Amino acid sequence: MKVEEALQILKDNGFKYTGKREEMIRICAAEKRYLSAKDIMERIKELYPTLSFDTVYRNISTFVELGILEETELDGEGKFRLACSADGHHHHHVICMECGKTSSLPGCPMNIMAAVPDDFEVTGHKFEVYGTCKDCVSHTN
Amino acid sequence: MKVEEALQILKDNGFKYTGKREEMIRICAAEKRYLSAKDIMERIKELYPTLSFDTVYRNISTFVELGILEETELDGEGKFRLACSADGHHHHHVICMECGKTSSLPGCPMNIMAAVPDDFEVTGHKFEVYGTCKDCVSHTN
DNA sequence: CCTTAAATCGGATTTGTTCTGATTTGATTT
DNA sequence: AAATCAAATCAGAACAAATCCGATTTAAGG
Repeated sequence: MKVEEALQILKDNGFKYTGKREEMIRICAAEKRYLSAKDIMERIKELYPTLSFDTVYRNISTFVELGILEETELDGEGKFRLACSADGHHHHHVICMECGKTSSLPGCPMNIMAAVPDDFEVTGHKFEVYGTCKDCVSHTN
Repeated sequence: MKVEEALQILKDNGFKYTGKREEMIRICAAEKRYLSAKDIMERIKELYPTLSFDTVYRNISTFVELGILEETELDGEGKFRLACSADGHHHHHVICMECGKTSSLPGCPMNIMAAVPDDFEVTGHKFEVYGTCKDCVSHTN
């Protein structure tokens, strides 16, 4: 997803344009990486030093609801990245536990796994591979 | 895993036997279901009405470290169940988002997925299917 | 028993997140 | 361009899950 697309989605859904929202989206678009609310706060401080964390959290929820951001939960913290599954085909990620960097995995195990027990109505699934990316292995940062 | 096994693991690793620990394990062994720390607290209140949540949390961590409990995170909360992957072969679960009930899935997608990008050192993975179990669908409780 | 390290208690603290009420701002209407 | 109004933001309070802390109790081995 691109920044312009995301802004269009906001507009189409009757949300107002604000520089803060655009900047939040830009920050997420800048890296193929899961960011925490805190990460976003840090990065946005340069442009909007007084932005309150309420605004960050509220906008994040809006973005997630609109499918602009994808969410996961690592180490008891919500982490977010610009939606990419929306673009093309549904897929999953390898995620670096150090820095949040992601890389796409081809395909989805739901297609190939044997059927789910029929006493469950499936509403979703999560497949994530965890690891350490090359950068984080070498630098041990 | 059985209660006796779990107690043996504790002993083998130099942890003391306490009735509270045994009861916590019994509670988890009683259901094929993920429980939150709060759930465990509630259930243990019958036998040990004054148990402090510090003890519950600390023991849970110990159990997870020793492989007695398996952990996942749902709705921003840690959830725990008696380890079962340890018993036989590695596998995954369907989890009811209402009540935490689980059912085993055959196999693991890691076996059949194409290779992970080689700029990641894989340290783990998570594959969970979410849904609503028959009971929770019908009762809408 | 005695001793000692481990376990527990109870409450304070921390952390991530959400809520609240007052204020500001973007978009629309006059 | 000014007025209007709902939406967005602010600042801090409130919240929930989890952890930390010093004091007390207890299990296990000598």
